[in-house]
Amino acid sequence: MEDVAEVAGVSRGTVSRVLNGGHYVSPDALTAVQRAIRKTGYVVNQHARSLVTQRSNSVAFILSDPQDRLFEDPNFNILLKGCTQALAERDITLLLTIAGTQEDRRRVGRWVTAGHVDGVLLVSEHAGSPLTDELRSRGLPIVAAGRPIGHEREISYVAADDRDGARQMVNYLRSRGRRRIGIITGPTDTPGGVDRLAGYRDVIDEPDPGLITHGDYTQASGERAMADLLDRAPDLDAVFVCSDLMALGAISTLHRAGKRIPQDVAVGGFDDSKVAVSADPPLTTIRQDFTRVSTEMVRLLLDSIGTNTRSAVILPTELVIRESA
Amino acid sequence: MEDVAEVAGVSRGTVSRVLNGGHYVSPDALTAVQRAIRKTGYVVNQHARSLVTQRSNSVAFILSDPQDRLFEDPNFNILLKGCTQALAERDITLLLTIAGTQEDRRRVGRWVTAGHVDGVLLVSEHAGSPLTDELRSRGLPIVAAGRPIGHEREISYVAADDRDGARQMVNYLRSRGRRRIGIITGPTDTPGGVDRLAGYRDVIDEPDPGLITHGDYTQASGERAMADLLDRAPDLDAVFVCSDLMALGAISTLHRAGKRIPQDVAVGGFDDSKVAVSADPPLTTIRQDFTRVSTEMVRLLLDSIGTNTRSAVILPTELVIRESA
DNA sequence: CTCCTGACTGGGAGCGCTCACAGTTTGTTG
DNA sequence: CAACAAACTGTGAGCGCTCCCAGTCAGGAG
Repeated sequence: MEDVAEVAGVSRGTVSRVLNGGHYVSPDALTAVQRAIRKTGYVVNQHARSLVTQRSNSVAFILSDPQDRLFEDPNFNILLKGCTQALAERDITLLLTIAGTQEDRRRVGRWVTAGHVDGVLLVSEHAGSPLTDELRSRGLPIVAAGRPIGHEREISYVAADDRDGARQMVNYLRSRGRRRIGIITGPTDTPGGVDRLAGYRDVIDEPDPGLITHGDYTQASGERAMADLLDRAPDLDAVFVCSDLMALGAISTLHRAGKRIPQDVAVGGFDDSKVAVSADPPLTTIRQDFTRVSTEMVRLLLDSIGTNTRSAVILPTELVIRESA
Repeated sequence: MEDVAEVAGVSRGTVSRVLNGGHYVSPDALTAVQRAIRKTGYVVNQHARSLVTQRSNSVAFILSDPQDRLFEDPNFNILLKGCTQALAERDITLLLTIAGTQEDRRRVGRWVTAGHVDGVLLVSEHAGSPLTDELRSRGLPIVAAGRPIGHEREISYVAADDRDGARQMVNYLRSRGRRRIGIITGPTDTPGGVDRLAGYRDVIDEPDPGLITHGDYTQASGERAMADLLDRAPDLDAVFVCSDLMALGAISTLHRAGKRIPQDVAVGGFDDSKVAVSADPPLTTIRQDFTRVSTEMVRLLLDSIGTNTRSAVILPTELVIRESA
């Protein structure tokens, strides 16, 4: 930096000012410094800068899932990619962290609060993750993906409108004349599990308990849950499966049971992921835009880093009609 | 740190020594400092440390793919997850970076060489990525995933034995009596595209050009390539598809063409990814262990950060027999 | 007893920045 | 024309560490 200053014929202070927005710098000095920077190939030392500003210009992307299952989830991939890109645009570094085990979480908790990052993007499958409290207690800005059950008033989050999406799907199935509509939910400790079921209940009052069953978002669990449902309610004429991946499983169970889709049983999914299109038949589903979720998360986080505010963003979901229902 | 020193009744220097291995520290001082650290909740400021040591204790994971296609690739996910975990074990931070566009690459090149990271894990689909030269010229330790075509002697890499895997598959197909064996390769500017074809040629001398076609690792390209192959060589009795995802596409084309698998056409894949098991019929394929690749990459990188050595690791591949062949 | 060596300790210097402050110049106002 | 504000510039201090060097102290060799 001293070199740049010398080449440009100014002082360190002026170079620093140029680097930080160029306020209170004369046009002459500005161009001289810019030229000197190019000539010397100078690039700031982020560590030195962080040392004095107490800001690291980086955020952590923390994946806190006991099973590490999320890494196989296409939604997660879109989220990660979206965040990476949104942050890169603002010259902020993304530190990727996995905190699967209890010990991981402790380590990450310490690490994060050591000032290594300015904020946290938290992606965790289950509610009440111990990390949430840990991070919150340090006053570090956090934005969660999905509604953080039990912490809605405490930490910011961005979520798709699960409940409304479910309502849309069930309403649609009803509008097509289906009367015995089953549901395969996600885990009941995830917002997707809870809220989509709530949406189902919003439309169908006093639903037959035999029409409700649970999966864990995996294809295999969809197969099992569908078999279970078929067992308990052989007369069902539609099923709302709360993830596309599970819907794939449900479809194969239905095929095996000799049911035609959608003639005998209509199938609705959730996510509108890649697989929905290539399913057989192509899946009618609810779209949630994870790219949008990621950009909103980044926006929220950067906002709250400056201002320390808290807010929630609920993004709309949309019915996508294909052939399965 | 000064606080810790005071609480422990020693000097900054001694605290620093404890923090960095505890050499030349008396047992009394050691325990006193450790207690003081716990009591004060002290944690080192990585920026200050990096400022003086010129080491950041972090490495960049650079995804350099024009199409961003890799983010949808299950192999890539395993790689990323493996690297994250392997690095976390050694308390090294992983910075995730996407360098899709030319401008991205320029930005990343500058950023990386500014001393933000101690090394680079490079994952790029195509050979001759301009980033490779850029990074290499700065003398930064790099380890690539897959053989970096044209740079084999210059940068370290970890790769599965593509060529041998292909040989195993084609040999197996031959051993089952198949004589008209087609191949759907990956892009010809990727090591997987080149080397697996080479393996095929190793086994089949003077192959019928009509039996060779290319895809781009996507499912859709597998469908197209299979149709193309069926067109040019209606009598083929086996096909080696150079990725499981493409194999899925090939299978659906074969189904549509009324071919039975494996009776009419045997299908072999490559990767042994998740989808191989759930394919219909389950896919005979070549396993490459990406978790192993990632741990080897991390090992190689950390070695070369200290020593500045270069090396290559080729990991064995293995035939996994299921029902499609 | 002197000398040396090795274990250990404290403190100054400095890593490369930003920030606050004092100082200079220019333009504007009463 | 004095007084003042606004635009701009340079410099010292200090962010929290590590490294180096000078020093102390014990124990063993000569």
